[in-house]
Amino acid sequence: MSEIQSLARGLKILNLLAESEDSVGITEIADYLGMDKSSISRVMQTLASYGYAEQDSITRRYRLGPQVVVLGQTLLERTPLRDQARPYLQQLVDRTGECAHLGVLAQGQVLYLDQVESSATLRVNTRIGTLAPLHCTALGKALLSYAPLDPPDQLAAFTTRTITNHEALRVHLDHARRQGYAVDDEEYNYDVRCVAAPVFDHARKVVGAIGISGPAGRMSLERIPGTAAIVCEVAKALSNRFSFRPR
Amino acid sequence: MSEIQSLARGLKILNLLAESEDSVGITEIADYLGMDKSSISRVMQTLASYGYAEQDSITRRYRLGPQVVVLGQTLLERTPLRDQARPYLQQLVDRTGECAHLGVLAQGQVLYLDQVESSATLRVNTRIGTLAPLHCTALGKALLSYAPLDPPDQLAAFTTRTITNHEALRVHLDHARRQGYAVDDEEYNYDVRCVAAPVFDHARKVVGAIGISGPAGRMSLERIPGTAAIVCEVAKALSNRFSFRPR
DNA sequence: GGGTTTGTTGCTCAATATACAACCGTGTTT
DNA sequence: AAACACGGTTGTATATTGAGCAACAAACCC
Repeated sequence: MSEIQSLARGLKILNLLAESEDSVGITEIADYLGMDKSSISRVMQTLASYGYAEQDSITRRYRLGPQVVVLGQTLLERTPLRDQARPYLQQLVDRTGECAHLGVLAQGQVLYLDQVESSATLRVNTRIGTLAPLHCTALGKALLSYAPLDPPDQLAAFTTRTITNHEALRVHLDHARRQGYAVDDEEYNYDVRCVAAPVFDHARKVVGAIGISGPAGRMSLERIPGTAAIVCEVAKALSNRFSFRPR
Repeated sequence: MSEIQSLARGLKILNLLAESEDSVGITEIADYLGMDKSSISRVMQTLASYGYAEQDSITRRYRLGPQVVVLGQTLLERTPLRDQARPYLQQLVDRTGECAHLGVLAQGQVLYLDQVESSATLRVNTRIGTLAPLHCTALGKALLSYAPLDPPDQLAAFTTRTITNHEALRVHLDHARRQGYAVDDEEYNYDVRCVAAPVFDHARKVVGAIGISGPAGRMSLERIPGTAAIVCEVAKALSNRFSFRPR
């Protein structure tokens, strides 16, 4: 598969700008890509002229430009799953008291498309637009358990509980598939447990997953089966909106 | 100013994908850019491999990819003005009963960065991430009245009330600057009136504008001065958060 | 004020993106 | 049902174009 190099460079730079907390200088980018700064300078001028990057008027360094907001919001608003899922996320929050999330598969990761916050003082907050690994999040595992997709080669460890062994993950996913929901037991963040279930469309294809996240104290292991039942029920109701028919 | 053509092509295509309601075929894109479809095919593969575009598995047509959401949300969350403005927008809604918006200058247009909805049954709803012209929106005119920026060459007409004459616009903006707020009197959408005021930073530079929008019935011309006073007051309060000092 | 760092511009040459054409898979038409 | 039309993908040669070098400009820091 041939790719347009100069376009790829531009996109890589956009990703870099997104990953960098602060603005980025042209020399840093050149080092990062192993290119000359003059080349990068021209790339940045192009990105800037289309609004994808923006140059700070005093520091002359670059950051993301407003056009990425235009694109991002356009796609968000255009995703039917998001609108459809909203009331079901709300239902999850009402019935469990924990924050609810909607995630989809994107680039081999989970992309958080929506969140409904709970009213609890201590609560889990995951920004919309965040990417997270598949193998250690409840949403990710829910997606993985039904998606025709191989888990990534390297299973990075985030806590001591993260599953880093491929065989163990396979067994874990099989189990999740059989029970209809996936659990993240402090595998990504300490003190956070999550439960999620997949959402299917009319063709029995996974289109996303919804789930809840809460502090480990409230989300005790004994409470998991009960909340999991709620998550499964709501996920099924959402699937039905896509005329999903279980076999 | 030299620009990287192949990168520019890719960005143009992203813009096209955003503008098209539905997914777009490769041939359409090729026609649009006056290029061969084989070239576009490769461009799309590149965009897709970085998650900026996505190919529909059945129709094989393209739409925006998840990565644009990642970038967009990243920038939104990173914009301090947005966090700062939130409570002030809320205050506008509470005190006027109309929807409140935050806008910034982007690419010679107004970019809507945030919205707080009112509880009225009939209300104005402008999506976050929308771009609108400067010369016929209250936010746009508020920005224009203080920004060191020329209005666009062509002043497009959206209603019969849109100001399409440069000299008339200059006079109008002078007036807006003197009174401290700008009004859109059904100049962009029929039955919608808006009032907005600029927000300044410590260097007395315009960083954005906040305002309210409502149906022409409730937003009667007699009511405008009263609501404008509120908008100005709140905008000033927000400016103060940026240690703005009036001269 | 000189030295250092950072971003921009001119210019040349080789890499690379483009168009042509052939190919392949779908859906449509008669 | 077979042929056809349509849309997307791949191979390849050539000419465009973008990369690097080097000089330049501007800001920053001792």
